[in-house]
Amino acid sequence: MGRYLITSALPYINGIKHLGNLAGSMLPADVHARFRRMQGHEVLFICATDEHGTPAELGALEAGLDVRSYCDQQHDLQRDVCARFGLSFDWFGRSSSRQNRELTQHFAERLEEAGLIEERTTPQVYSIDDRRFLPDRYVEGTCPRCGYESARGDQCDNCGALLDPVDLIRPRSKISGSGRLEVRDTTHLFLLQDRMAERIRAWVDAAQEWPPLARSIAYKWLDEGLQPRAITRDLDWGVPVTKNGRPRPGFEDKVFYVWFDAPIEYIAATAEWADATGAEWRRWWLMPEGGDDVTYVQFMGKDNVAFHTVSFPVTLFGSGEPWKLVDRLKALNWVTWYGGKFSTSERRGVFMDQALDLLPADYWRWRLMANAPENADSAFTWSDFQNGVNADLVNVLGNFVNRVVRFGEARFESVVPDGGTPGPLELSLFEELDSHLRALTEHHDAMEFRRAAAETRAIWAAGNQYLQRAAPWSAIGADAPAAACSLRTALNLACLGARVSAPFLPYTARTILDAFGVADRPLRWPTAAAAVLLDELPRGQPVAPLPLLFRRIEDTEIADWSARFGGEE
RNA sequence: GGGCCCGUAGUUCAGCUGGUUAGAACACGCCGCUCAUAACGGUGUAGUCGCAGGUUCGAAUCCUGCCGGGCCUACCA
Repeated sequence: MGRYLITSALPYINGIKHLGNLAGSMLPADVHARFRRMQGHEVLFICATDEHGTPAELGALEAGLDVRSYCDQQHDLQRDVCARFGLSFDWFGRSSSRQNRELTQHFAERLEEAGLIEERTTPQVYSIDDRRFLPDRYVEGTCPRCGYESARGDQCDNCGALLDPVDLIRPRSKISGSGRLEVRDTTHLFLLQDRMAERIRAWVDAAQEWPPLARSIAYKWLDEGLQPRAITRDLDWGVPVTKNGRPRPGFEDKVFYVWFDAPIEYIAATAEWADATGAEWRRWWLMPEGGDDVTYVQFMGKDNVAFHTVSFPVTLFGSGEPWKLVDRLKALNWVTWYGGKFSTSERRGVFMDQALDLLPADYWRWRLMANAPENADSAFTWSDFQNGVNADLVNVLGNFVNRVVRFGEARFESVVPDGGTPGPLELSLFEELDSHLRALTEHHDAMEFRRAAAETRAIWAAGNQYLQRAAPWSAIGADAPAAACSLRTALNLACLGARVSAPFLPYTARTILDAFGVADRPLRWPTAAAAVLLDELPRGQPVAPLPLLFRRIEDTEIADWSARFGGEE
């Protein structure tokens, strides 16, 4: 058995994430982690909140809290909603942890020893009334090209022009609206990424199995030439800048840039986990200490690819230490919301907590993964969601399990019946399932979620198909043993359908398997031949009554939700 | 501006390195079943594969141009 280190891109601390964030990284990572655990691999699934940066400071300000308390509160909210969504992190850490502070400082100092750090002084917009430096996009003004009045300092949303904050006409702070801005010189640490370009390129060249999206983004950056990149900021909230373990002179009021410390949190969160559980984290992250037999899989949205394929590897390689780098990388596109993006800041779309108020996690998990944005952005619409849930979960899986159980109650006293032997119908079912199982395992292995979902569904559908052909309700009068064999096979098939659905539908799978008295925890991924799998339940074993697994989503609900959340006018 | 991706049945999508009548799911029609949440099964209708050229014995598949949509472009994370 192998060892899998799985990370999901870190959700930013501000606010509970929307379904787009969930579908783009945390959820596919969870499905994969569950699959690998079921296969019996040793899995460490890591996520964390990304807590530093300007938005966190501003969020705290708005909430009337100090930044630490604000992050404490937001972290707890996110951890709770992730847990309720069934995201099975082995550890959900915080980039503001002591461990991350220490590792971030460690990396920076190592990079400096390697000659990859340089102090540079650059002009930066300073807001006198906000008493802070402003990131480019926190400066607003009139676009010099098209005259749009709310252009941001980095780009005009109206005409698309790439801007510098000083280009803006009548610039003002996006935070306070104040126009009292000035340009001040400020000194920052720059990471000389350009010196690592060849190393990174060779590494990307070798990463043949990355998805095209990831490779093309990485190559684009490399082809344009890696630039030295500022890795510190003029902020209060973040990892303090040190030199030889002491506050770095001239940097007392500065911290590391959030994008420098955030990926390091993957490692630090592992250290948090280790400290909390008494485990050892180096065997996951340092090549000589066990990392060389770890398969490291990263999940992220497409916006994050450059940081994972270029920036973070520069940090790791540049340290000169034998850190583990990503082996397999899954980059997803966006789930879109009625022609636009989900937006946390504008509260556009459905958020994880709201989703759970409407329906249990498995409904969302299924639809988001069956329609995962793998090759392109995929649209979330209420009617799609309704249709997908009703057709797949209610009609196919829920109905199949229900009719099998109910028939067993009516005719076999809710016991796995003995008697009868498989005939031609069963043999052809075995053959079909062997092929489905092979394909399904391959799709999970390749992290192709839509295909895996479609194959999972095909297994459920095979159940309804089989039942219809076997028609034990007709056979039972004339040939009781044949009916017994049919029901036994169908009961086992319901179990199998539940088992293979577990990565997508962890709650439902457990509910079904508990009712059938299946005891293995954690669940095993089926590897045996279908002929064996469909006769696993001990004959005579009782089957507990099962309530309906899924309820139909009604048109009236869709109308109501559309009105409440927008979209589908 | 530069780069990348996408445009295939009403809808969401498969179609790898070009090769018999272009596939699936959903929706829709018809038939069947009654164990089941009017769910299930069978079957059928449905596509000039964005447009225009080109290469080829042969292109949805390769090349060029155009149209339409999306994404990335380094100080939001």
